[in-house]
Order: sequence, then structure tokens, then C-alpha cells
Amino acid sequence: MASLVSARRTLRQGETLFRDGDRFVALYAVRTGFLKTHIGGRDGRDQVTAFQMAGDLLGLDGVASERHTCNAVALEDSQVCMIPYAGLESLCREVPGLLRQFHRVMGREIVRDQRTMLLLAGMRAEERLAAFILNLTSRLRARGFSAVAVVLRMSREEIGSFLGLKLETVSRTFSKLQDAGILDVRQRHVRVVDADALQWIVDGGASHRGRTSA
Amino acid sequence: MASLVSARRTLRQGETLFRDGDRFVALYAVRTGFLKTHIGGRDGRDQVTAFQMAGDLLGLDGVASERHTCNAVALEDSQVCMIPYAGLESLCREVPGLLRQFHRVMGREIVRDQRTMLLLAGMRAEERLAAFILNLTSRLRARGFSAVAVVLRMSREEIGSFLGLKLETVSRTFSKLQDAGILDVRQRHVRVVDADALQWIVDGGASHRGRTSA
DNA sequence: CGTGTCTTTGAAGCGAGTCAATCAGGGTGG
DNA sequence: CCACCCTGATTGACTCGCTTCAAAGACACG
Repeated sequence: MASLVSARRTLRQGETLFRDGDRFVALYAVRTGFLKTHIGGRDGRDQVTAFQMAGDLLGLDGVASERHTCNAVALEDSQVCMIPYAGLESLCREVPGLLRQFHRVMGREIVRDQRTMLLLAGMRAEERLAAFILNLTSRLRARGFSAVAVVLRMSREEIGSFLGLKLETVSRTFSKLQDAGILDVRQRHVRVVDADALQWIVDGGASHRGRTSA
Repeated sequence: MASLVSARRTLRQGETLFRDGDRFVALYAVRTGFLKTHIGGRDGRDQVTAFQMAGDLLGLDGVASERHTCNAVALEDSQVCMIPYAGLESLCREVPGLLRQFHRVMGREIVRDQRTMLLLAGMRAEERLAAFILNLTSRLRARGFSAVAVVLRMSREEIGSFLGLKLETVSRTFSKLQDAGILDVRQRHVRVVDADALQWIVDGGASHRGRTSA
């Protein structure tokens, strides 16, 4: 797998890795830093589709049509590994297990997107933000970082875009969670005080949705 | 590709093809009929993730973890082809082009899900329903069916679940589009009177969002 | 130290949700 | 063949949560 990495690319904060419409030639694995992908609707619409941190993969959106269908931008200085798609494909034919491995990665992307759809379709602001924070902290934990003290790399507007909320609502909801003693929010520095409460909110505990199957 | 189809399965309306948690062994191509896939949240949450008609593929959700993560149910009597995943994988190694082909299919699923996310995150009820109808009719047209006179195979509640709306809102929005002379709705029979108007709504024309980039 | 960007907070408006009643069909059994 | 019933669809009135518009506050930068 390592033999595939043909090049590394360093991105400054705000720099674009690839754009909607760009020819799809490679996937990118994040080595360090923090990125976002977003789709720009023709009118004012623009939605963040995902945030990527070290270890995450970008670019699968381009597999379908040989062209990327979203934009990838670095939210802080970052470094990515380039994985040429043609090489990956031919290697899949030779190396046993790699094919399966790659399919799992694509499958995970599908499952993740569907979970996001669930969030966008059915949750209220408080639940969305709680789910977002839990997702972020669990990913940080898996990478050996603190899951308690988090520095958000994205703006309120970007969080809102991802969660289908307006930036004011995000800000207000942060404040609400702080007042409830669940989070400690100071600008982009967030401390998770009560992770269980966050989970309880995500599970619908905060709304009277509790009955077993109605 | 045809050599892969090991078996056909006939489903009666309401019958389940696979369930969340089922072992993933095969993909399914719809031959005839109409299905839905939905995820059941632990509490009352339950969301339709997609509707499938002839030619569509089901089951990609299981690739990631060897288990399905959603339920597939027939909305009318249907017939599906079973494509064993193990066989597909090994065939991908032998038949040139098949690998690429399969990756495109997975890629399309990713792109489709992201478009749905865009819909759920940013559109209002009227826009969502218009997009839904246009999507349905374009798929029907591609299959040689009428793109004007449509019979909905799913209930208002299922439409609402897919679009992140309540069934009453779906019903009301249908009525609104009928009053506007854009649709002719009689229960589950829908006639598209003005497809351009639907597209205009999807593009944000109905809300004063029209300025080029604000 | 100003200046611009991002964030927080307030007040008012509106769209979708909720609760509830009625209506339309489809199927069943008398 | 028709009356009945059950499910799904429509419509209305009211509520609530998110958005919108507006203003002030917090930092980061030159």
C-alpha cells in the first residue's frame, strides 16, 4: 500500500486540494492537518459534506464520473499523500486482500453518508450538534488525541453548513449546552464536560420521543 | 456479468429482502417492481434512505462491515437478481473493465447520497418535493416509462421520511403544487403539468434566493 | 491601536410540526 | 350489490423551533 503513495502535497490554510469539475486522478490520505469538502450549489447554496483529519481519505466522490464533484479545502496547514487511482486499481488485481480493503473504504463512505442523512432528516439542532461533537471527539480519541479538550478548526458557519443549520443557531446551541453544564465553550475551544449527556441528547432523550416504538 | 446472477428472488409487496444486521453475501439488482431501503433508529426514528426501481442496485451498504446496515422492503410485488459478492470480487480480478465498472457503481452511490444530503440540509419543503418528483420522473423516463403520469408506489409518510418531512407537510405541499397548476395530484396518481416550474422551484426560484452569489 | 472577521445575543417572523377532524378508497362480509 | 370498516390522505388551527435581521462583543492581524 505504501508503495502507491507517489507524492505528498503540502497545503496552506485555505488552499484548495481539488475542485468540483477537476479531473479525478488520485485519492488523498490526510497525513496531518484538517480539511473540509463542500459542494457549491449554483445559487447561494453551499454545503460542507465532510471534515477530514489525519488518516481520513478524500476524493472518492470522483470515482463515479472521472471528475470530482466537490471541493476540498485545507482548514489549517495540512499535508496529504497522493494515491494515484490507476495504480491503485491495477494493484488491486495483484495484491490479495487489497481489493476487499478498498471496497470496505468505499462502503464505509456510503454508510457514513447515510448516517449523516439520518441526522439531517430527523434531528433537531441540539441533537445535531451533540452528534457532531461526539463524532469529532471519538475520531480524535481514535487518533490518540484528547477527546475532552477540542479546538475546532472550522467556523460556526461551516459547522452549520454541515449540520443544515444557520450559524446563529449553532452559536446559540453551543451556548445552551454550556448553560446546561455539558460543554465548556470559549470561541473555538470546546471542553466536553459531560459526554454521557451528549449521548443522551443524541439518543433523543431531550425530546419526549422516548417511548419504545411509537 | 450475466454469469454472476446466481438466482432470482420474487418478493411480494411488503416482503423484506434483507434486514439491518443480516450477513452481507450479495448485491441485488431490481428486475421488476419497486423497493425501499430504510434505517431504523433505536427510538422512534426511522428513515427511508432510497427508493429502487428496475435496474437499480441494492445492498452496497453491506460492503463496509460484512453486514447490512439497513432494511430493504418491496413496495410492490418485485423480482430481484442476486449477485454474490464473493463471485463478483473474484471476477473483478479477471474481467478487464469490470473492476472499474463496479467502482463506478459504488461511486455513484456516494455521489447520490451527497446530493441527498444537500437536499436535506438546505432545501425547504416545496423544493424537496419538487426535486423528488423530478428525480422520480427522470429515472422513469430513462427506463422508457412515462415521465408525466406517475403512480407513486410509496405512501406520504414514506415520502416524508425520505425527504425529512412529516406526512402532513408532504400532503400540503402536493396540494400547493396542484393549486399552482404545476402538478395534478389524485391520491397516488400524479401528473406533471409543468416540469419547468418544478425545476425552477428546485433551483431556488420560489424563494428570493435568486441573487447570483449572496 | 485600529480594522476586519468571527462569534454571541436579542427580538420578531415564518415555516414546518403537532394535534385533531374529516374525507376518499379498497376490501370484506352480510 | 351495498353497507361497513380500515387505512391512507387531506385540511384546519395552533404551537414551536429555526431563521432572519440587527447590534454588540471578542480576537487576530497589520
